[in-house]
Amino acid sequence: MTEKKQKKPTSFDVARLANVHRSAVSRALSGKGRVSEETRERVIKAAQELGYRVNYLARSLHDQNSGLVGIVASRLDTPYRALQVKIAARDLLNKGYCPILIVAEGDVALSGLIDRLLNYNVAGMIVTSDSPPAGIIDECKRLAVPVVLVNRDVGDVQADRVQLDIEASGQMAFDMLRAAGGTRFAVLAPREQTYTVTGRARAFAACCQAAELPVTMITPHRQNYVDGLEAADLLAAQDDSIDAVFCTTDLLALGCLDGMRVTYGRQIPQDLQILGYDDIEQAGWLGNNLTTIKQDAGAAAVLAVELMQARIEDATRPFETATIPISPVWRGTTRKTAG
Amino acid sequence: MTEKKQKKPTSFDVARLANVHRSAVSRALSGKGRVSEETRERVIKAAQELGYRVNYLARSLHDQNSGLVGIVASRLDTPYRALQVKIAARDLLNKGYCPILIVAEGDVALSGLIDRLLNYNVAGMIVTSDSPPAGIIDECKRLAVPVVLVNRDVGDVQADRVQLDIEASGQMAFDMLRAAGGTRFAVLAPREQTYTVTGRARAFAACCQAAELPVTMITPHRQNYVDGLEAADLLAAQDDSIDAVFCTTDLLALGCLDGMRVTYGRQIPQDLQILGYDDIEQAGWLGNNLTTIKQDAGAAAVLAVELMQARIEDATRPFETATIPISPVWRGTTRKTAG
DNA sequence: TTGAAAGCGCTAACAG
DNA sequence: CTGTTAGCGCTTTCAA
Repeated sequence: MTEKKQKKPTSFDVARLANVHRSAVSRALSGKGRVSEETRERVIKAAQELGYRVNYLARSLHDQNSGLVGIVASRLDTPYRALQVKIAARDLLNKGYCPILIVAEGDVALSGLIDRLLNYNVAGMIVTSDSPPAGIIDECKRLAVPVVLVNRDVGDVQADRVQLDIEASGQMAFDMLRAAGGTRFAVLAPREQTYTVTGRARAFAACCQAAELPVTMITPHRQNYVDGLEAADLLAAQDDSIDAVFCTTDLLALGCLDGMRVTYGRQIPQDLQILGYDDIEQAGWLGNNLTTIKQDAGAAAVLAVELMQARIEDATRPFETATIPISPVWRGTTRKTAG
Repeated sequence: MTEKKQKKPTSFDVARLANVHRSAVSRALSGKGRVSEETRERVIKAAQELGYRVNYLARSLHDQNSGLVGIVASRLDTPYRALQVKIAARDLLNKGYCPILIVAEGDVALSGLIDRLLNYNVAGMIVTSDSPPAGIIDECKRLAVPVVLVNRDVGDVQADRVQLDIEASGQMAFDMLRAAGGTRFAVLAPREQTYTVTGRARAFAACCQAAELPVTMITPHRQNYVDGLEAADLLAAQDDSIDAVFCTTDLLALGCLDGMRVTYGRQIPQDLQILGYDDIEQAGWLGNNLTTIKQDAGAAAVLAVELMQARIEDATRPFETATIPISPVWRGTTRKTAG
């Protein structure tokens, strides 16, 4: 208890105190080999006394498995992503892994960070960052590190994926707005390309065209709230026959809603119907009451973890793509408000 | 390139290929010892050829420093916390550490998870979880693992801290509401105790009492949006002479705002002035336009990392408490709207 | 059941 | 400048 160098106790210290060999300590504590009840007890007692804890790092050196897993995520300060990461991390933790969080914002040298993950010998990684560098994914494959891509399109890389059905998403949006009585459509397609967001905008437009209904593409810069505000400006500048707009993320939708309502004094849904996508918590807030399409963040995270684990256990299994469930959530920004 | 066992190359493999000794590889790659230009080149070339990367885990075994740092956070799906964790993680990454994310939700055996962190030999940890188990902090101290507590009150444990000034917060809230013309106050004090939230509610009430102005305590269950809604119900049930309410978090404020406005048809700020705390992104959204007190999440995160690093470098330095900057943000839920 | 010994991958102190 | 050597803390054969 002296305040000095307090070196952490090692299995050797425990062994000495319990009067056995280090290997006995290992066996007793891991429960892997046969040990007599008596030594087991002595070891456990000694370990407790010393406050000994196994050094996983040393252990991993031996059995080639660190138990560390990387979560590579961008836009962590965004409600949807935060929830997704939280659930993935929790799930990983429950399964005995230890998640390392890599935040990938903007152009910060992502590949350097992923490199670092590789240096830590991660057992796998879950990538839910925008535009992960494709080269890195190859590198992971080369090193036999399982990677699961969440809603990301990385060239034609072979990997396990958890994805939205883009076509179904566009179709569902179209069906919802149509069912709510929309006739002249607009869709928000951010200029900054993102696989799923841009994709569903395109799919939605395709549905409109197939039905020979007019659709206008509005292109805000990115996919956040402020971009929704920008979209409102663009929308207001259009001829106002547009009566229904599919905002490809809830953040866009909420910005657009506020912009149209507060800045331009439009009545929603009377003058214009708005549909979002994601069903983030804020969509359900009373003041917003946004009709949207729920993308199940929890399910996506859990699926990702499952896929990763499956590949860790069997590196040769065929690549799999799991689909994230989606469902309509009717609220107050459309004229139709119930199933 | 064959699809077989692909064991990861070790420094030994590189050494063999470059025709030098393993230690030369280490020296060349770490840039720590003197190496001739020629060998350095050969080593680097060989390393690249093999796709070799240093195994940090093995290295850490030698120099007793894993470079791993724990971030223990609860309520990660909350805007303020998500932002804080994002910035802390990014900062850690920039400084060469690798953050392990522990999500501490509810009663999930937190101490087991922190134990795991210790097993991974983390260089330090940043705790921004609600009610971290005090025992664990002691354990960290015993093992000489630096811990910095962010806005947490853990008994009288000695540790580095990053904290809000609770008294100043209550005072600022009071001053703002008073300056905006409030005369009969209410304050939201969640029943689920949280050091800072409960604390500033108390401090605010004290200011009212000191000024001999009436103040009503409203006690919603927790501190989220839905609890704000609950608070609105409680508030509406009061006699309606209350003209200004300090909601101790923005989430509470936003819920209360929506509840009063949507459910009870009150005009804000005419009928009631509302003040939040935190300045989360949503507070600034046009439809909310919440007057609040900004708690600088970025600054808090950066301070935490700094404190942790300082202690890693010098374990004997005196414990320090850094204060998170706060500032008024006037928006539309108070009658006064500018500085 | 238990002890001995080898080895995981890397680094640093020490010779040469 | 470079090779040798001795660990870091743990696990796992292999004998005894």
